[in-house]
Amino acid sequence: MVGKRPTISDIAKAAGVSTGAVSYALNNRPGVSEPTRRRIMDIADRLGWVPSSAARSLSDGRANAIGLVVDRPARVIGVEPYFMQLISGIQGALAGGPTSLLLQVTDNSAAELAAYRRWWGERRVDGVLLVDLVQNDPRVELVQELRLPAVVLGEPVVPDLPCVWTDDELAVVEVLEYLVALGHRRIVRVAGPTKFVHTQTRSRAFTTAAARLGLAEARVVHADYSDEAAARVTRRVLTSGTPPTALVFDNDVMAVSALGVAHELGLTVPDQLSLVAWDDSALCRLVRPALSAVRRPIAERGAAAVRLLLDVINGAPAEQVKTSDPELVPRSSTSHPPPPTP
Amino acid sequence: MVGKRPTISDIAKAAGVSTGAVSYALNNRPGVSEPTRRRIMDIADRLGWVPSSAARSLSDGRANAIGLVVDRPARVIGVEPYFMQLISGIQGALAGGPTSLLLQVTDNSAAELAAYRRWWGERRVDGVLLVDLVQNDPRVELVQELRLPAVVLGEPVVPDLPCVWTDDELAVVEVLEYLVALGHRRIVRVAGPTKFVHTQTRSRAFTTAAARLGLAEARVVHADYSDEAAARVTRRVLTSGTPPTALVFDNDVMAVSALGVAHELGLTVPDQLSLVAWDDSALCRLVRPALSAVRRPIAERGAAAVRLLLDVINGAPAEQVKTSDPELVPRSSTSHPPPPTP
DNA sequence: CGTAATCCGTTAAGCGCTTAATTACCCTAC
DNA sequence: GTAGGGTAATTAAGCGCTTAACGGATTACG
Repeated sequence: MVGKRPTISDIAKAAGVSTGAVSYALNNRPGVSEPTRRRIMDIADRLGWVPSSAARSLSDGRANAIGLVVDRPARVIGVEPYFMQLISGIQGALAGGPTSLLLQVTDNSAAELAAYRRWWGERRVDGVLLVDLVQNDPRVELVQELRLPAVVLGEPVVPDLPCVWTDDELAVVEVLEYLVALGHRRIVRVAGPTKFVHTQTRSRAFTTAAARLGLAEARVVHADYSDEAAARVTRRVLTSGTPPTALVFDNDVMAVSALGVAHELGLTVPDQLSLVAWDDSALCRLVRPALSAVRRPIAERGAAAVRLLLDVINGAPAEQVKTSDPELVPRSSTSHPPPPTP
Repeated sequence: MVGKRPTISDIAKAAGVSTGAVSYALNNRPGVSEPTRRRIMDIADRLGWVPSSAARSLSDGRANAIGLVVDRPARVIGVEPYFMQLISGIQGALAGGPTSLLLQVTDNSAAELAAYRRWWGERRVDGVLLVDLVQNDPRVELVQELRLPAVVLGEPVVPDLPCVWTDDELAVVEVLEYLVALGHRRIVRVAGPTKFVHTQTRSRAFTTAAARLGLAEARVVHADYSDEAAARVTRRVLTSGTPPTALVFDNDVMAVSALGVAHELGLTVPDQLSLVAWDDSALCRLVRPALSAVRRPIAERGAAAVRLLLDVINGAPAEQVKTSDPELVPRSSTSHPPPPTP
């Protein structure tokens, strides 16, 4: 068994049949009798046979692999638990099946496009997952041009593209109502980069809900998910004329960073300032005070996306799947706003 | 260009030569004249030709892919920036080349072995990366039995297996000497699971250095990298008879968790308790007080491992590569121990 | 009893590429 | 004038698997 990989013709020889018969038997298709099939199967696993993916791909045109490329600078990617959780979910749905995951991490969108194009050209993947969609995303055009099956992890913005999304608007509203119930009126949302569709969705929901709740002073400012940018922005917001009493962040790192800034400015959390993080994580749980956060079903998203992608690859129509809803996990970083200073 | 992928025979037809000639030309081997080669090349990229990885694999036996399987429970994997940084480094070394990364995340070691075996059987990878080696690791035996090129990310424990390692012992000594210089005598190391080789290496270095420095009360306790276990262990250690004045952790999550426990026990950091984290991360930078930490060149490790693996695949001998040394980054979680209570 | 249908299996082509073997041609040398 | 030696191309086999097309034997049926 050392170093030598058996092929179907080894099996054929051992079983005294043709390779065609072996192929039919191993793929459970008609054309071989039950006893023969069983005999072939036995020999196959006695020999430890595993189909060569290259040979199979070449003849049936399927790669039995899906691709994911993540385009975030190395600096920020290690920090966010998001991707690892996503990958966990993806693997969960892939486990047991014949499909593998091809991963690429890049730091610019041209490289990302090139990666998809190359995988397609090399016939290395049967389909791809698309994350972090931006307005008029060139990847959408690319996959459509290439007829490369793709599933978007995000809101349904492109009509005929399958996607798996989470109802963020709901969570935005929940968070706002929660803060308002606590008595907050001046609330600022510290968002990620404007270019992302999900940023826009949340900001829109935020603005709409704020208007409905009569929060004239609610507003949105932008950072880039990094702790540095978040610190800068937070510092500016908190030292402005009438500073907000609550801040809602688009990820965990920025919220934790703001915790540091608050400390530095002598503001105690939550007594003088309330903080809400977006993706919940160990980070949120571990810092003091622990951060109230919106928990999204990230792994579930990944798993659902994989299942959908596999279906689409098999010719299923482009569905738009919604995951379970995010939920607000209140911890110690949110409380009543301080009484107005006289 | 839509949906149809050109093959070398399309190129051959367009150039009026045989497919053999095209193959020679595109692979830069002798057998075609310069003008012809140029003409073929031109046509190839006008057509947007990309070699089919399946066909190439089938005929030359190379998969142009390497595999990495990470065996950590989903619960903990999202938390540690380690893997994402590692993957960033890996990608960096892979970028531009023809090789892709196949990733698998599992939560038990049987599945990990199965994954390697399957990849080998399917001829999907040319080699693999091995992380988190344990004593008598079955993966070592497996890759040797299969003659599957492999590079270990960790200390050279198996003589003839190539590896990329970082001198952790050095860092352990540096940390201990630093703490002793600050005046600490009672120091406890909160380590990861005993089974990992790197845990053992560091613990051994810790014990040896402690003895050399005459620290009779230095000792090692174990947790499992999770914040819960770390909190439990830390609580126990800090409430024991003569509690330590300094704690050294095997990752960032555990150190942050301990920060919470210290807070809960009314111990201020660093005045009454000093804390050192092992892998540096945003987490360490962002919490208050910011954690002193040992920074290791993780991405560099990944990149070096890839380069070594690619060499080994090409028949190079099994080297043992050392990365640059880790360094202690002192922050606000370490200081002099409190004066002895009378 | 002849013929059709059914079942089980073989044959061979083809997927896209690499490469050893072969051929065709042009030079140079004796 | 022809043997010898390059060079530039073609041919064809082969990588391991799938699958349409085919064939021989057995069974069913009128």
